[in-house]
Amino acid sequence: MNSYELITILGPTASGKTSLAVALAKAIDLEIISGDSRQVYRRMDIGTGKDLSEYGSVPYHLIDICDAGEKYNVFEFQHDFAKAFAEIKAKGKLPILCGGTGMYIESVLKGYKLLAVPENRELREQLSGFTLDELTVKLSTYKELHNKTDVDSVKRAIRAIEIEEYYRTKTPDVTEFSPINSLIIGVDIDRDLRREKITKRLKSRLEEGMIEEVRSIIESGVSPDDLIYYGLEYKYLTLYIIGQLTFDEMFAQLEMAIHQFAKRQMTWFRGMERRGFTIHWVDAMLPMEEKVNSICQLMNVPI
RNA sequence: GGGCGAUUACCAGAGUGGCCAAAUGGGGCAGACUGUAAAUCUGCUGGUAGUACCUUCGGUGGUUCGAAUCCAUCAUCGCCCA
Repeated sequence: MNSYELITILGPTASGKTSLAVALAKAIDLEIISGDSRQVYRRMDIGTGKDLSEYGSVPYHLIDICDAGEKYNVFEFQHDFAKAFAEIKAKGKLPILCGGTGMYIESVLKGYKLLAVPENRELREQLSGFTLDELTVKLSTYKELHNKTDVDSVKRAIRAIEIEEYYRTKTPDVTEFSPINSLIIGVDIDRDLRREKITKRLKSRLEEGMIEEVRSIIESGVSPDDLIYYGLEYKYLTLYIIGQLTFDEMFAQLEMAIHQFAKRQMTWFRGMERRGFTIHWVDAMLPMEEKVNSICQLMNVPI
C-alpha cells in the first residue's frame, strides 16, 4: 500500500549501504541503481568499493558504464538513471537507488533541470586568455544564470558562459525530469565508529591489491592527471606511484581525506533534510535482518 | 659532570615588555553547493551570558604600573664537550 516509486539508500562511505541494499533487494526482489559518481568507471573496483561479489543474483545498474579516464557528470547521470529507472519499472519491479554521491541522488529525486549544452570550442578558445575577474564581469551581464553552481574557477566560469550563450542562441533540448516520490533511508553510523571503519577498510584494501589496481590503470595508458582528478584513493595512490608521496605520507593523507569526505557527505544529507526531504535513519549497528525489517515496515510490505 | 639551545592552544609553528586569548598552517567541527561533486568554497575552533569578564604560553618564585616576552630556580627534551 505504498505509493513509493523508489527506495533510496544513502549514507556516508563505510556505513554499509551496499550490503543493506543487497539484503533488501534479495528480501523483496528489487534491482539496484548505483548513485555513486565513481563506481561508474570500469576497472576502478577496489578503490571505489564496488563489492560486486556481494550482489549475487541481484541486478545492478550504472556500475561499470564508463572507461577509466573518462569524465562522467550529473547531467549524464540524470539521463542514465531515468533510463534504468524506466527499465526496472517496465519489469514491474521497484528500484533501489543506493549511493553516497549526494548531488547525484538529489538531482534525480528533485528532477533537476539541466540543459543539454554541448561544448563550444570556438567560445572556449575565445575566452581562454581571460582572468577569473574578467569572466566574472562578463557573467554579471546575464540576467540569471541557468547553471547555478559556483563560478569560482576559470573553467567553471567559462562553462557557465558557454551555457548562457547556448541558451541565448538556441532552444536547448531540455529533457523534463519530474521529482520522484522515494522512501529515503539513511544509514546512520556513529562518527567515531565511522572513522575507525574507514581506517580499517583502507588498510585491508591496500592489502587486497589496491595499489596494483591503480598501477595497472596507469600502465594501460590512463594519465596520472586523469586519475588524480578522481580524488581520494585514485589521487593519493597515483601520487604515491609516481613518487610524489612516500607510502606513509600517502596513507596518512588519504586516510584524512576519506574522513573529510565522509563528513561532507553527511553535510549534504543533512542539507537535504533542511531542503524538505525526509530521511529515515537506521542505525548501522543493528543486525542486517532488523534493518531490512524496519525498511519493510516503512514500506508497508509484509515480511 | 661541563657548555649551549629549546619548552607556546589538538598538532606544527610565529610572537621576545603593553595594540596577545596569542599570527599562520594542519587537524577538528559546522555550513554552502543544479554540469569536475571522491570536487570546490565559507565560517568557527581556551572558557562563559556574543564587543565584557575569567583561566592560559613547561613548574615555582621574582622584577615591573603591566610579562608568553626580563631575572632566578626546578623539570623535561635536543645538540656539543667529557
